[in-house]
Amino acid sequence: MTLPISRTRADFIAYMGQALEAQGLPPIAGRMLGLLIFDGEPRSFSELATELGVSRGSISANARHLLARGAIIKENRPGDRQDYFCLAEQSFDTILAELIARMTATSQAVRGFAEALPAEEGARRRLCGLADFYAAMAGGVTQALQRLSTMR
Amino acid sequence: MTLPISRTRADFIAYMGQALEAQGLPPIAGRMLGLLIFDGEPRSFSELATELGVSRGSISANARHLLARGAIIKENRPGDRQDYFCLAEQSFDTILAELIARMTATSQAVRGFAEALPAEEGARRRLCGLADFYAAMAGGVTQALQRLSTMR
DNA sequence: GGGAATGTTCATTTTTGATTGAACGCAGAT
DNA sequence: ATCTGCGTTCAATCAAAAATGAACATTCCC
Repeated sequence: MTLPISRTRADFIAYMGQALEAQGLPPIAGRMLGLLIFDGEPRSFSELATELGVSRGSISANARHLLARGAIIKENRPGDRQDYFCLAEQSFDTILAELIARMTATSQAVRGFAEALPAEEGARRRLCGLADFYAAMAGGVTQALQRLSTMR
Repeated sequence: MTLPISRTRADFIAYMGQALEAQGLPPIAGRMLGLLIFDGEPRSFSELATELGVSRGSISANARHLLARGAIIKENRPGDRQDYFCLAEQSFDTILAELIARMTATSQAVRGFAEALPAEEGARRRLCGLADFYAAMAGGVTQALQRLSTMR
């Protein structure tokens, strides 16, 4: 037996809020994304506020955040003063690209520390290992990204 | 010209504190890990407290956290009542394995939501896409993990 | 002009999480 | 027995982040 769609929708939105919070997004940003993913079509600023039951100030701040990240896009319609938001098509790719950038940066920073040490220091070897670790992760995620883009 | 090792060490520890904080660890846990990575050999409970300049309560809590994650191990020496901690050998692998587990769990959760929807719902297709996204990431990291283990 | 709708800003409040430090229990040493 | 060193616990404190809501600017409509 199937649950009513609206129930699944609400559960999904709540779940996304928590899942993305664990990845560093503010909770409301996660729920906004969840809503936009589920609905698939643009939602207006005030629809978001009323549906999520949060203040307009929060929508404003979180939308700015998500826009800056390239996760969503703002749409404006002639003759309608409202802002509409929808998922950026390459929303996921953007997120992955940022992840890769962060890991690469960490790898390089650690390698920088390692290279400030004399070759005979054991610490140097360990830090290089850590740098390799981050580099490998960046590589793995890069492959995931490629696999995803060929997938469609 | 080379900086004194102790300077690089301090900088590295501070950097790790911030880098791992961005990945969800408490700041002190990150610094503990940084210190143990740099030094490579076991450090005692009180050494950690005094060197990092934090309370014993913090060391206790964060060590418990890191132990639970499998990132460090506790060592006890006969005739010495102190606890010693050092990096778990497969510390990095463990972290990756957890990351994979989390992403796989998310993928499955999202697919669960998708499958609660009728086939004709557009949302179903979108949620499946999201599930694929997480699955692909898990796959990518899995490859990274394999690459790392063959590397040594 | 007045009024309604819209998004932003910012000071304030709320919430969340980390950290501290005192109290405690336990185990050896004296 | 008492004392000392060690790690844990937990209530209180502190700090950082997020959310709110009122004030504001702008635009459109009458």
